This record gives sequence, C-alpha cells and structure tokens, in this order.
Amino acid sequence: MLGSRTTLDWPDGEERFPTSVCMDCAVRRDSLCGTLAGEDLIMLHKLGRRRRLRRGESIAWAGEESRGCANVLSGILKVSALTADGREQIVGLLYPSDFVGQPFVGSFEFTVTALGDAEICTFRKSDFEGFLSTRNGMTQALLRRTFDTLSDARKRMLLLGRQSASERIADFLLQTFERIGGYSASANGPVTFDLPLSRGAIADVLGLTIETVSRQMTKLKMAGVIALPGGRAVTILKRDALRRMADAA
Amino acid sequence: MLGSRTTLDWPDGEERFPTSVCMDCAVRRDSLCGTLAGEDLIMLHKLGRRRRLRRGESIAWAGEESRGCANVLSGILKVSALTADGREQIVGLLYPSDFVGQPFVGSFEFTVTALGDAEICTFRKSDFEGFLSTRNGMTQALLRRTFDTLSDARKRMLLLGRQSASERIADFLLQTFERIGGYSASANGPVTFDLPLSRGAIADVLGLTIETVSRQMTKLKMAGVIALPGGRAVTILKRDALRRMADAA
DNA sequence: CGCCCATTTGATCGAAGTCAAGGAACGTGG
DNA sequence: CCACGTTCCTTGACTTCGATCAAATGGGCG
Repeated sequence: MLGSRTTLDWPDGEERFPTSVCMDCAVRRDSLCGTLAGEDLIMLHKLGRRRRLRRGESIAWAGEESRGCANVLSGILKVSALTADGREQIVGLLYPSDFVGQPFVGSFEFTVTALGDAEICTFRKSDFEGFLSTRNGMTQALLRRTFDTLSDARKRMLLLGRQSASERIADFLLQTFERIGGYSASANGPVTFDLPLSRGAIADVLGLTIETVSRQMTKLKMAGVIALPGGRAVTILKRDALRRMADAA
Repeated sequence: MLGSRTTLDWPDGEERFPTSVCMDCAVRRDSLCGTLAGEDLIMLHKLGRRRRLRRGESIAWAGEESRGCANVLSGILKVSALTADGREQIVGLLYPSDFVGQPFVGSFEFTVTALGDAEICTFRKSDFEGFLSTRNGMTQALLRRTFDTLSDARKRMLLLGRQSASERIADFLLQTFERIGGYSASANGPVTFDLPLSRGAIADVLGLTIETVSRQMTKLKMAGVIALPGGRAVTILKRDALRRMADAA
C-alpha cells in the first residue's frame, strides 16, 4: 500500500555475511538506502541504530517535537490518527523497507505503532537531514516515495469517502494480497495468504467497525468468492469477482 | 488545506513592475519558485508557460502518461478521484502558490480541474525534473511541501473515515476560513467570508451529499453558530463552538 | 419577466453502527 | 495434559445517520 515492494529474503552472494555496515540488511535492496553505496552507505550506517519494537509499542518520537525517522526492517507498523474522543483511523501501513518520518518538517501529528513485533533502523532527524542535504539523489528518491505514499493516501480517501463496505473489503483483500502475497503462477487462480492485520485493525484501516468487517467477510465466503480456512488466513477463490466488486458497485 | 499560505498581494518595491522574468508574479513569495533568485529564476522562467483555465476546465496532462507540473497563480483547483461508476471524491484543493504534479513519478492518477477561472504556470515534466536535479534546495523545498500535503490528506482520512457529518462541516468551515479568511483582529470575534466552493463541491470534499451539507449548514445557522448572509457568504459567530464541534462529538 | 441554476426542505429508506451474547483459538500455569 | 483466562471473531436484534427521491424556493442574468 505504501511505497515500494517488500522483500524479506537475504541478498545473495557475499552480502549474506554480516559485516560492520548494512550488507546484511534484509531490506537494503528496497529501502531508501538502496540508492547508496560505498562510502556513503558507511556514513549513514554510523548514524543509524537498530531498534526492536514489541507488538503494540509505539515509536517514541512520533508526535513529539524532537523526532527521528526510520526504515522498517521487519514487521508491520500502523500510522494512525485519533479523534479527541478516541476513535481511530489508520492512515497508512508500513511494511519492511518502508520509510517513516518527515525530514525538514517541524511536526508529525500521527502515531506509529507496531502491529506485531518489529524491527526498525532509526536516525536522529537532524542527522538524517544533514545527510540528505548533500545527497540530491537520495532526496529525490525520498521525494518519489513520498509522492507514492500521497497517491496511496488519496486513493484511500476515495475509498473512505465514497465506497461501500463491500467495496472497501474487496479492495483491501486485493491490495493486501498484492503487497504481501506476491504474484501467483496463474493470474486468476486461487491464492491463500495470512492477513497481517486483525479484524479490528482492518476496520480501522477501512473506516468501518469490526462487526461490519466480519459480516462482509462472511458474505464473501457465502458467495464463494473467498474461503476462510481459519486464523487470519484467506483464500481468494474468484479474483476477478473480487476485482469487479472493488471498483463500481 | 494544502501546502503553504496564500498571498494575492503584489510584492513591494521594485518587484512590483513587470519585467521579463517572474518579478511580477503574484505568488512568487509563497510558491516553490520562492526558493530561487537571479540566474536560476531566469532559467526556470524560460521553461514555464502561463496558461488560463476556464471554470470546469481540467488540466490536460493529468492522468495521461506524458505530463507536466505547474504552480497555481490564481483561482482554486480541485484534485479529484473517481470511482468507475462516477462517484467523485475531492482529494485535495489547490490554492494560489500551490504546486501540482509529481516530478520523478511515472503516473498521476487524479484529475485536476479549475473550480472557477484560474491561471497556472506550467512546465514540461522532463524540463522540471532536469531543473530540480541540479538544485538540491528546491528538491528539498518540494519534499517539504509534499510532506505537508500528505499530512493534510491523512488528517482528511480521519475525517472521512471516522467523523460525523456535523464534525466534517465544522472542520471544513474552520479550515476554509483559516486558508482564505486570514486571521481576524479578535481571535474569537465574528468573521465573514465567501466559501470558494459550491455546496456540491463541499460535499465532494467531505464525502457527503449536497443535501446533507445543506441541512448541516442550516442546523448551524439555527443554533446561532454561523449566519448565512446569502450567496456563498458565511459568518462564523461562535468560533469556539465550531472548534469544539470539529473534534470530539 | 422568465429561465436556469444552486440551494433548501421534506419524506422515506437502507446500510452500517451499536449493543449484546456466544464461540473459537491461543497461551499460561497448575 | 487439561482447566482457565484472555483475546479475537462471529452472529443476532435493533437503532440511527445520512442517502435517496422528490418538490419547492430563491437568486442572478439575459
């Protein structure tokens, strides 16, 4: 949904062995740092610190005045906004290799929380800004990512403002499959994968309630469009039907 | 709502007189070009072309593969997304000095349309990319703007996903006032201004119908929170009441 | 003046929310 | 290994907010 594609595999060849720099990083290929090499990579590496997050833990600097930014190494995080009385809307999901934070901007008015255990590579905002300032290529890469994130947010605004519950669910299932499920052999064959989000989190992404999400999933199951083998697993049986439901009526 | 503040006044002093470059541009101070001076400004000026848009006219390059980008000089534009069956959601509003377009990104999946007559300063995307590539400061400035736009979109996702019709209207009135009305002498005194959007456009911004927008406005009028002097004019009588309604219940 | 448009108002309907209860899955400790 | 508690998910009954359908009102302009 946000930014570029996910890869959890290790890079091949000699990069596989841990070294003092980022050569053993699982997301090096796809993360923002992927634009760097040699000396630059070593310099950025010195500015970064790995950090583990437990399920439910929020990144401390989000919302505060002193802040940082980070790359997601593993796990999935949510970016969420809250109303004064506690209603929540998830405004973005962060997968491995995604970037979090807003260099050069004073405030960040959202909360970033790990949906499961996760690992991130954090930087002090000022350090990161200094680094970007002499690397136009990396600034450009971040700009490109940010435009992608913006387009994603805008598409979801259409979803939230104008689409029905069943359209939202269909869209979510397809999007999630494309993001984590990769591409199956046959373009329309059945595919099974685990949803990385609880029903509650799905509801918070789609602007619905848990009950509505559950009912819509049951409806899709009854219609033979999906199967629910148990746990968070989903099997998409009729991908084209789902696609038709996702846009239109 | 999007990006930086609006200024329609002319710059002071010698800049007031039209010259061959951008010295007479109404939005030079606040637009992205504001980061430029001297030689750079002249170079960018050579790449740009002014263009008038009539009310309802869409920017031709939006949605197409070959594209451009632009600064808004006057008027207000909408950025909108459509479902297959024609439902519309306005995902952004562009005021004078705002920037449109996504350099370094392949596709732009939204439509940009003038809400009234408008003027923009357009660039070929490739030209603009080339120009940015050697100006890290301007790339940074664009990045900053894009983060602001993203935060705005995310706040509106909370609005669309989790807030009631009355909260949406209250929020919209305050936001619009802050954007176009400027700040009044007394922080809480009554203020009058013209809404730059029709009821229909407001509905498309807020994910509601025309009728609901109208009814909510009437309700606010009856409650003595606002007055509707006629046309598109609104008077905010109890700004704090409106603020309270905008967030919470 | 009369037409065209935007807006308001009214009556009704339906999709999703709310409230409430029951069931399945999972981890922990006895 | 099982009993227990917790958390998540499903299902049911009812309510409500906003959408829809329809009509009336008002304002600007040729």
